[in-house]
Amino acid sequence: MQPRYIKIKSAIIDSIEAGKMKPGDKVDSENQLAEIFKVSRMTARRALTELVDEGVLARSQGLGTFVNDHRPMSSLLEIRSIDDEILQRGHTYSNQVLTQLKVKATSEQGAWLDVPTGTELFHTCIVHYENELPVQLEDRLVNPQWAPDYLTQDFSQTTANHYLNSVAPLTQADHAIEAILPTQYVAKSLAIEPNQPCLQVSRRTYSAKGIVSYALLFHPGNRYRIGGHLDFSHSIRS
Amino acid sequence: MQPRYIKIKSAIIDSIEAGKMKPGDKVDSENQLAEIFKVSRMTARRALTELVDEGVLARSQGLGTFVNDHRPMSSLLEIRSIDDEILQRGHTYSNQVLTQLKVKATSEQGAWLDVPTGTELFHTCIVHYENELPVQLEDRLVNPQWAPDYLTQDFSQTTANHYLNSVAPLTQADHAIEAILPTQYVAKSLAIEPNQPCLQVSRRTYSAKGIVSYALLFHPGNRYRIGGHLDFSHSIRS
DNA sequence: TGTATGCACTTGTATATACAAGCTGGTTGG
DNA sequence: CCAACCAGCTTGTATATACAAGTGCATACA
Repeated sequence: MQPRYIKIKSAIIDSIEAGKMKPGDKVDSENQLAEIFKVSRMTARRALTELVDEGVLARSQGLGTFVNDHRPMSSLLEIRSIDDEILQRGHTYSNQVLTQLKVKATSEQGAWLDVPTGTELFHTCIVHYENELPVQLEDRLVNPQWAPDYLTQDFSQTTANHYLNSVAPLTQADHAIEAILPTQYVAKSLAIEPNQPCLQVSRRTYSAKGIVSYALLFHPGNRYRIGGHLDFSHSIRS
Repeated sequence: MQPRYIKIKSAIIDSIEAGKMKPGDKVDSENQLAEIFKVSRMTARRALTELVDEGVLARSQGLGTFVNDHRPMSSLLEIRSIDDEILQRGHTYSNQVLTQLKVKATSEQGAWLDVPTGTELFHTCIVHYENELPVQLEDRLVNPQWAPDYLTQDFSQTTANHYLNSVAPLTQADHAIEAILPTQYVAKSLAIEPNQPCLQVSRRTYSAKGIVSYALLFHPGNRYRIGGHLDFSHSIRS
């Protein structure tokens, strides 16, 4: 037997999907639902509360409960850590560290990490391979303040991503995805032709205290794509 | 004065962030919390329930409530409807319909929309302009079954995206993002050089009943990028 | 006319209580 | 020794009740 609050949720969702109620329409109040379904107000309330949590309804004190607008048609696209992704596909993962040293921030680099020009930064360039084929060049700048031991890590064992997340758990991130033509260095590192388009992901990660790292991730257009699957359905009938 | 269940939530989050409790650790039971904070079990329960909803804790009947693992370090990246995006930037949006007609599905197209080869489909090609500059070529196939009036729409008024979402609300979507070199047709439509890399987003959208549409969105690499900002912090102190 | 008060309705918070159902560990009986 | 059972913990569902607080409307008053 289904719990009663689930039945009420289903009934509300049904009447929305059947078109009986449109976005903006007022839903029966907690007391009305309680009477209609012969349950206590708290049980009716639970049904409404969960639908609000799921984004189906919206409430405001004193006014009532209303059918929500279609939630913004924004799709979410997942970007995962490269090694997890490759391993999950059942392929072999390996990498090669090209560069692992200290640098002094140029004005541009300083702006990215929000530090003064000339600040000492850590810089790594690592190529990631899927089945011996290069699929990502990771060009990363790290603020030593949040990850002082970054340079002494063995990145053949743990990825920069995982290490940084362990010492300074990320709280926010900025992303940008672009299509570019590779520089000579990028083309050589990824073993592609100079006129082969690349997918460039630039990612800036924040921990609680500040900007941890700025990474440029280059992917050969013919060997890599970013994918994702999304599910917006709100008919969760557990 | 803060509600009491908020105080309990804060206390739990604090002790997690202070390192007193690690992922996997057991949290005080509802009855224990009730006694500690001098509230009823239902109030303590509400604190736990909301933290479970937020992904901070996990519960199982008979066992107890536990601190959740750090949620998978997957980043989410937003893709919005092109016209909304342009308007929100304060720029002018316009478009031009290149193609709007019926076609018979090739075997490839049939596979994309999960219909037999030869099925009648709707096909549109629309160029979207930001400040008179082309930023997206939208090449879209639509299953007439879910949107029979698609061809008679005036897409200078409403975008395909918005129209489809109104007649067949989307419940799921697949995405793939790639960097490609444009075909001659794409380069001409977007007014770019043939060697200028393009960002290609292919998106397949589902409604409750089936696959509604398959779209290829081409963006000139030098005029468009996909961006997003994410926030993982779970210290939600409403 | 315009303002103020208060009532009726809504959601929000909080309590006390009851029983159902899942899990664990110990005790009991074969 | 092992299996069955049960007691005692946990979370899950459900009710009845109370008061607080936000909103809108109608009524009463100046």
